[in-house]
Amino acid sequence: MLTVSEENHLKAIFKISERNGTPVSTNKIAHELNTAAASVTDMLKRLSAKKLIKYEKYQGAHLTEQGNQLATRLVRKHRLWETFLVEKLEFSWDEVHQIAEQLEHIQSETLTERLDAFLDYPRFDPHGDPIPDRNGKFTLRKQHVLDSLEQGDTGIIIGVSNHDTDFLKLLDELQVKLGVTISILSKFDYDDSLKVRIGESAEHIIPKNISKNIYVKKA
Amino acid sequence: MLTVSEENHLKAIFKISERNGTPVSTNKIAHELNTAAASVTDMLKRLSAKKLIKYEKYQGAHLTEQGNQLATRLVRKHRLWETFLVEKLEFSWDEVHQIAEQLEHIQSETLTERLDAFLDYPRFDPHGDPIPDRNGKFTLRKQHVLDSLEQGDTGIIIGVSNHDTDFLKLLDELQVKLGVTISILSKFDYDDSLKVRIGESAEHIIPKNISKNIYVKKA
DNA sequence: ATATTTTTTTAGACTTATCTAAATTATACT
DNA sequence: AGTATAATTTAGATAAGTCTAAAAAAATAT
Repeated sequence: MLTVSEENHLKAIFKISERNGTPVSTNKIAHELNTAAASVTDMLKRLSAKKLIKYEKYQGAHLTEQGNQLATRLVRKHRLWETFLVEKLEFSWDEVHQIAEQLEHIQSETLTERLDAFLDYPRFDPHGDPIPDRNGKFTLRKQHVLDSLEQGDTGIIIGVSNHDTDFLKLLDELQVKLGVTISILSKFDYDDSLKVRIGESAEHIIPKNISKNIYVKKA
Repeated sequence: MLTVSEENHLKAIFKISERNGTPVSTNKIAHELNTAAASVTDMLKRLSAKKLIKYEKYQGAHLTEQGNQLATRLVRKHRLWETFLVEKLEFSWDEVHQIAEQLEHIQSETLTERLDAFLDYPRFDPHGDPIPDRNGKFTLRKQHVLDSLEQGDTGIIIGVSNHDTDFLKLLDELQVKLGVTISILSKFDYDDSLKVRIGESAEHIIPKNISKNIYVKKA
């Protein structure tokens, strides 16, 4: 049985290695968790002793099979709870992260499975992230980062890669929601900002620092 | 903001003082929480420093107004989560206590209120215990302990005062559920055990150690 | 290829939450 | 009332999780 802190470190390693397959550095984990690098080093030793990660001094860490499984379960719980909060308790997508951070540590296999059933086995959470099934399988789909679309392209918004409250509130302002259609009216070479139409009505300029955090399915 | 352990101690004090209004002893808390008395002493000092309890060495402790409020909120959360687990996730009443023990520590006012609304503001949990409302008010009702009924009496089962899995499983066996009618066919002077009819069909002998944990509303 | 900078680890300290054993205080019983 | 017993507290220890400052290793830049 893991402590909350151990679980958080596992999840951080999982998250960081999603992007780049190389070993995860102490500093990156510390940054992800807002802790001192020294604390991370301690924890890496502990997780290594429990065989949840492979860790060599100064060489970073990566998850073992077992560690990966545990981290995946945490992600599953986190995303199921987020879905619950939005779908059943009417939270908005910018409010749920912090609460799900707590709920994901509740220990009960049965609870997770019942929750999954109650939600009707959702495959994506309110931010468009895939929810691993009970066997740890993620549903894959072809997605493009909005900033890679060109003038004339049209897509459907299917996810975001930044879950910060402030970022999501801004998206609300722009009418950006999952499932909405977005068309690129023009793209400005100056800074790669986009002029887009979202849904039926709204037209906006979206700077790259926003568009790079939005996933679309090309229409 | 309290730690989980602080919250558990508050809740224990609350629970013990429900029955008997006198100050709560170190030993009773230790027994309730399965810890050493020395650990409780430490915690009492801490809670006292935070003004959540009144504590005098060797004289036991009782909740302050503020402590009572926090403890009541914990009870509220615990019972709401139990209700959620039974009503929405189809857990049985003997499975929910341990999970609710974890869920009650989730910190989010909004979550509690949304959950309450989602459940349609239940006033009693799956064990028949009253759920305090957002202001800490409990719904009172006249209840009798089953062992106090006499031959010929009839009542409706409205609660239990023991939440142990094994106890509740035994009640299931006896067809004891909330809302069911129970009639006292006879009462044996030897040990105060009762011969009862439960619901339509079942007839059983119920020993006092069981009947003393069942609440009924007299019909 | 050496020096500078950055990253990581070690060392040592602190807090919380526990424990056991010993000392102290309160209670209960002749 | 005085003593035996029970309850409580104190003292001292341990483990987890965190920190800062210093030391060591690795990466980078001239």
